[in-house]
Amino acid sequence: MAEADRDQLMTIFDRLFTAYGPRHWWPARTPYEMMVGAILTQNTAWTNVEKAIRNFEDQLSPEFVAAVSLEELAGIIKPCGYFNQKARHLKHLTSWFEAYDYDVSLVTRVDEQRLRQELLAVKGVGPETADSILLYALEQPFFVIDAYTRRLLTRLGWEVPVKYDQLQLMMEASLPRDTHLYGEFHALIVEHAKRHCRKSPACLDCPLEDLCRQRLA
DNA sequence: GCCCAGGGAATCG
DNA sequence: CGATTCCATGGG
Repeated sequence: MAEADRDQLMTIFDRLFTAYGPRHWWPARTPYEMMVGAILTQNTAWTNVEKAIRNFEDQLSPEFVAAVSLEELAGIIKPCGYFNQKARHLKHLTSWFEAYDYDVSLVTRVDEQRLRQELLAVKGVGPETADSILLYALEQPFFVIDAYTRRLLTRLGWEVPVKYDQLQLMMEASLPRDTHLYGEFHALIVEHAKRHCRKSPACLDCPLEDLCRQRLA
């Protein structure tokens, strides 16, 4: 059955890639900016994150975030919502990064499973954010699970585990362990969700229409 | 005015 | 453990 899962997943990947093309994720100039974006985008529209990042005005660096006051930081990221919490979370994440001298090449020397545990220990970093950082900033093969992934698999008629780690395990067991594939796949799922099936049941030109067993979720 | 967006922590049973 | 509740802005 794992083989059938793999075939269907690769079919979906091919359909989405053909429909939407390479996504060039994550949209960020540096790995640190990517990490910041991962915190800021939590339960928040990306357009608001762009406004928040723009407010840094070329000052977005770990040194700046470490030095700036909590109040000022909250003011800068205001457009992305939850700014008081997220300001604290950015400080915590930056403290973690500081232990590696703000150097990604030093971070990636550490065992990847240990890195995941370290990230999960940072306040404001849950499984999805940790895996996003691992995948897109640190280029480690962790498949990112989100609400869109769950909805897509549910529509395909899959039995989707409730627990994050269990679903991630299922996906990683069904796919070749490939950082680029994971990154492209997750980005395609998000792109697909933005374009289709957000509202029921009108799914015009949906590249997965014939595969859906459930109309909506 | 209502709904939701690329979640996660704190609290409570 | 699972289930609530809170966090907050901007666009449709």
